[in-house]
Amino acid sequence: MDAKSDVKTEKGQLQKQRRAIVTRGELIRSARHIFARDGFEHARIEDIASRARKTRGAFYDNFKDKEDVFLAIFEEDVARDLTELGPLLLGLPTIRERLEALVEYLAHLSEDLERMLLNVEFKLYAIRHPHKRKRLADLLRAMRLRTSIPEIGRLLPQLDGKSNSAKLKDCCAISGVMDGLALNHLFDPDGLDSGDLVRYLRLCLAETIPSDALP
Amino acid sequence: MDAKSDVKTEKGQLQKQRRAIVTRGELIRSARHIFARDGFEHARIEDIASRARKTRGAFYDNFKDKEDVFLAIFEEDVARDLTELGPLLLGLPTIRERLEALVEYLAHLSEDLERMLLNVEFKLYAIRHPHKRKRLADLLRAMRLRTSIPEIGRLLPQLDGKSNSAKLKDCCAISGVMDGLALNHLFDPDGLDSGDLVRYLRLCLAETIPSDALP
Amino acid sequence: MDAKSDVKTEKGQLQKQRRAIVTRGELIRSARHIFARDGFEHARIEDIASRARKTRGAFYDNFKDKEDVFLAIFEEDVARDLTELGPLLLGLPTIRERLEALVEYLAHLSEDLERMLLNVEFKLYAIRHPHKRKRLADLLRAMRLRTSIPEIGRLLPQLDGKSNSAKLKDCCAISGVMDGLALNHLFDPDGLDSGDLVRYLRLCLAETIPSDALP
Amino acid sequence: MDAKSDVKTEKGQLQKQRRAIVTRGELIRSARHIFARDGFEHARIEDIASRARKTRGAFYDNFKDKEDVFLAIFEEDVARDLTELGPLLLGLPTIRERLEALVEYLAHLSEDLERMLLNVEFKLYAIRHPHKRKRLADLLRAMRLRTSIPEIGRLLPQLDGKSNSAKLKDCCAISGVMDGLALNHLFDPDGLDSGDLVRYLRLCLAETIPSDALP
DNA sequence: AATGAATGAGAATTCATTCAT
DNA sequence: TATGAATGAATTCTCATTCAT
Repeated sequence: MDAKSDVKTEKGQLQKQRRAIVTRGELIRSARHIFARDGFEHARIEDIASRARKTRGAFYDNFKDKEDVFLAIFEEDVARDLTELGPLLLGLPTIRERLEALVEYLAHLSEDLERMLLNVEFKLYAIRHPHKRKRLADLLRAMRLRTSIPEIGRLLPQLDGKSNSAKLKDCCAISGVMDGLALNHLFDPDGLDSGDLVRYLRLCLAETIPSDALP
Repeated sequence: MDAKSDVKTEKGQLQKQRRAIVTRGELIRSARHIFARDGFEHARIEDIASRARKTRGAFYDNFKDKEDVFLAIFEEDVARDLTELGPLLLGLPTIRERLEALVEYLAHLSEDLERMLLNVEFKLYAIRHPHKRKRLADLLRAMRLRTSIPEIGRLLPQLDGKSNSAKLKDCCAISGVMDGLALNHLFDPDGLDSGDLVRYLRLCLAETIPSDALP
Repeated sequence: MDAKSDVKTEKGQLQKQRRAIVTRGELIRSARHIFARDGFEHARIEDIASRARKTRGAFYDNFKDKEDVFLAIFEEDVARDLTELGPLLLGLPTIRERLEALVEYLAHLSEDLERMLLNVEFKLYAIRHPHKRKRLADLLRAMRLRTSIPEIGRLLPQLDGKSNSAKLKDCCAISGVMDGLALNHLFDPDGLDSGDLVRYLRLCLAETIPSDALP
Repeated sequence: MDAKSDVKTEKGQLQKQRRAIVTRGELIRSARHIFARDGFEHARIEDIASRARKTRGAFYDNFKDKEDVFLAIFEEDVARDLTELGPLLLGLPTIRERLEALVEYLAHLSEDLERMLLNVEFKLYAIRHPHKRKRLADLLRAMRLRTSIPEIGRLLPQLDGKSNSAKLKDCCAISGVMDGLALNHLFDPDGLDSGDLVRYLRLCLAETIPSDALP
């Protein structure tokens, strides 16, 4: 093997790696859609693969099984929120702006109905798989403690009276409200339209993080 | 065939009918548990039947298919709320008491976690079966209009300013909050304990049906 | 339910049980053939089922999986030898006749090539599944200790000098010779024909149970 | 292209070829182990390749398919015996020594349990692939006729009374005894230990090639 | 020569549902 | 009414094999 062929080989390897990552990404993207549409149990690997213009075999090259993609999506979502939320809040000067940005972020999130359905699906899955439940709940909690909570704590000193545990409760409650409102909006869009969803969410947020706590 | 044997036969028929009703009830009871535990897709007819100490055959004598029991449970739940809530509210003299009773009823309901899981499961099911979605959403809405809403309307005249549509929105929102809080309590019982669940629910109810609306 | 219907029901149950047993028997019978023809790994449930004029579903009603039938066949075989060999030997008056009958039985057995292939298949399976190996080896050994060995011991007192362990060794060796001769006969029927098989077997038996040990 | 680069290229080609031969050898070595451990059907190309620290691709550069390596191993084994046995026997002066050396060789062979398992596996494979069976059986027979048999014939003139066909039968029978004893030793090592294996083999050899045939 | 992504055929297994009794 | 044997469709998952690099 001379240097040239080494380079050639290395290039080839790089391209392969890149392609592998792309494929994995496409499969995850596709899986998000299928899981949201059909639910975890009813989702077919075949559908996930073919929506990504791949075969079932390619799926199994990238994931151990259905659960594996499912949890990969969950972890990806948690990580994305983590990396988006921090800079977003820190980039703003006043506390009021920061709070408003958080509310905005959550309102925006709650309008991504695919994501909301996945959340419900994840939590049901965790509830029905007690072994994994704790690991998943801890994952989410760790993310909350690392980002939103400290931010809120630092940004809203007047909330510092609340213990970490109380802040976690708030997070859980807000998550709950978001999940539930989205679910019921999808169930009866005429009864609770997309605007209502955000309005009620703000209402509940205002209750949990009282606006009169602001200076 | 003499009269005697006729009587005997009639008695037998009655007993059979009674037994049939009992069996059906036991199967529904069992199905509630299995659906809540495993979800609609994952639930097995075999499990439902055997939990009721019956066989698959008995199941199919009572229900057309899996969806049939599932919807029967939903309808039963809706009907139960309908028959319980009316008398409960009307039986109380003052408006404050009535409102408090409603809140109490909802708080109590939200602690029946099996029921809450079933609610989530129903709504997901409806969302994923667009044909049936409308029928199911309408069923629930009809129930709301026939019971809680009029009651609230009559009982809480100061809310009459709200249009029927606004009241429906409130109902949907409250449902959502209940569903979501219960789901998240089950997902992370340490993060949001059962007491928190009721507390946050009251908080949201207070927001939606503002206490200062009370005399 | 009157007595008549009880009787009717009971009859029905009996018939069902009978049919179930028949089906199971047919499936085992079919499985013997397919396993001998294709080997454990290559054998397809589909082939086993359809040869018994049943569907794959019926197969899974009767057996947990492929391994389950496989071991059922093994146990059936061991049990059959156990029930056949005892009476056969005890029914004969002289020692020489008894020994000859044993040799005859083994010679006859070794001509059932399907059975011989299954034996090889079982032992390979056991060797490759260390967890089950001991259980299977013990099963066979227990059978040997309970039947042939005591018979031989009682019938051929002049062999009593041999310890139980030595007699087991003899059994294992004879099994080995039978397995190996049958395998090589099937591999090269021109090199070692079916008559040779029995002749060599007798030769080895004579060596292991020396004829001069006879009175 | 000057002479120098030609030389370089030639050197490269040679190295490549050498490497190719090495790789092939490593793959065969690995395949022996995997086939003996898992059997032909259950053996995975992936396992064979990775045990040789190669990838599946390298495997397919060296062999057409799974059957190809399998038969390559068989042929290699046959050839090895062929090249080892001749000189071994011819190198010894007396007939008794030669016979003893043959017995020794077989006894030693029968202790290579991996090889013994492969033998069983080959023969099963041949039995189950009738088209190839004859070719494989003939291969083995040709080897026997070319080496052991003539040698034995020449070396053991007192056996010359036996026809070639009878000698072949003896070979098949001895093969069978070896295969079967090894199989049963592996199946129940406590029942038939490794020493017993050799002892019984010698016993059977003595029977087939009677010691009283020796001068 | 070697790599490993991708394919696709093939098999196991599960379960809702039917039906004869 | 109730039973449970039997069916068969639907899916998951595994792997030998190909192929572009």
